[in-house]
Amino acid sequence: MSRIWATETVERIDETVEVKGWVMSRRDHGKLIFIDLRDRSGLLQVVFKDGAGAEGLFDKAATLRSEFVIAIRGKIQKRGERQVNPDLPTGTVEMVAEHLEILAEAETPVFEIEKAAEVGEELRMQYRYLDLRSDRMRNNLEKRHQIIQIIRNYLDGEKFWEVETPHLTKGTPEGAREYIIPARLNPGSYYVLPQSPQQFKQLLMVGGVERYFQIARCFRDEDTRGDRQAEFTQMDMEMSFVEREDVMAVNEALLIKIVETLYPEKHIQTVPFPRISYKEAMEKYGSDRPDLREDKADPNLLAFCWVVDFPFFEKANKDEHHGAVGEWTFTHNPFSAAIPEHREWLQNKQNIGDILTTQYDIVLNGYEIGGGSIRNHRPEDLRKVLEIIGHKPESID
RNA sequence: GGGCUCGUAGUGAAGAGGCCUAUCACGUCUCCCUGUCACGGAGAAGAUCGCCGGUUCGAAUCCGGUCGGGCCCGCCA
Repeated sequence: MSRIWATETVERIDETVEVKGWVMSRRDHGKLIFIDLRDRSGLLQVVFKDGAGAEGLFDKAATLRSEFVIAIRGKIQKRGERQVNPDLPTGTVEMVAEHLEILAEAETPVFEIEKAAEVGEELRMQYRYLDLRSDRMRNNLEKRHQIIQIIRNYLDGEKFWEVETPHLTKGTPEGAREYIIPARLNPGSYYVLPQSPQQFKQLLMVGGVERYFQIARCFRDEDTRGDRQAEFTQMDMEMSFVEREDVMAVNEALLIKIVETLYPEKHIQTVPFPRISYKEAMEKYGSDRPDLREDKADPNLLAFCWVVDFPFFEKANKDEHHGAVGEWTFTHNPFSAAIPEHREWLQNKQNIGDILTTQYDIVLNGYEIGGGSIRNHRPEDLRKVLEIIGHKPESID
């Protein structure tokens, strides 16, 4: 007989089946013991009755403790009308135990699984295997998996190819600080972990792949912040022969599909997503990641918006970040294209502060969740950008 | 690199000079209980208040140091 999931028992009434999992709670009524068994699918109530089942079964059940790993065989029966628990997916059924095997005993958990959310993060990390047993973490992992499946299916349908790019690579001079790894074969030299697959995906475009995506791990050796981590995963993509609007359309459709498929209880405030210029966002909301929700108390409201028309350049200030050496520096990155209407300004190096970039961000409820741009494929424009940020023309090549 | 905070039973919190022999909830242990589902009832154990030093008649409480955690600024193409 093969083992079934806890939640599959609702379709197996009057059958004798086997379930395996963890003891979530034991309710001992003297001559009646209830065990809540938890597996990846959910919970199942198991009943042990004194005098019923195999020899010694009831006494064995009395020894069960939280987080023991067990296998139980028994008959699935419908609960009596007054015993139904409407809060449980399996609340209409229960298993009457006939056989119990303890696969592994467990020490008393350092924290209660159901209360993991209240426990300090450090302790949860130290006992990660306990934390992972919580509903919250299981749901997070499941949702993450499902989102990735939707991305893969959707982009496959849009003719994208999924390509894995290297992690052991060479440093790039721009951007976030990179992690370095000593190279055993070349003492004194180092590999660098990519802060994003940027270089590689552009190679793929030049190489004719045309549409690429990757569930990409990125590494940034910067100080952490509440919403920022040293390593994280992003959905990374690149398309050839398209305009900014084409890329935005693919991503907007993908985001809507994810919400509609996995979060049917959520409501997207405005479709198509509103587009707001950087200037308007700063003037009306005082932020380049505006929270457009009409009711911020509604937990099911999703207000997506695109922020576009960022200025390409800004006056370089005292902290000289981005490696700027002159009067001007770039706001996002130097490899984006200016919007078509401003190419001439770029070529003439006029109205520098007014030149807009094709860079765009996607914002959800006040959080920046992604962004991109049209890359600049014109060498003469790239030269001008580098000149504007202070590189001497003869040093550029 | 800078700033601000918090360390008290297994967990989460309360206590802010003497009321502390340190309180509460959950968890743990023992006994009772045939319908619970965060079961219930009765009882019990469990903390040198992060560590070191100082002030004081007296320190969980005030001061200094130290270690550990968290948050923020810088930084994050």
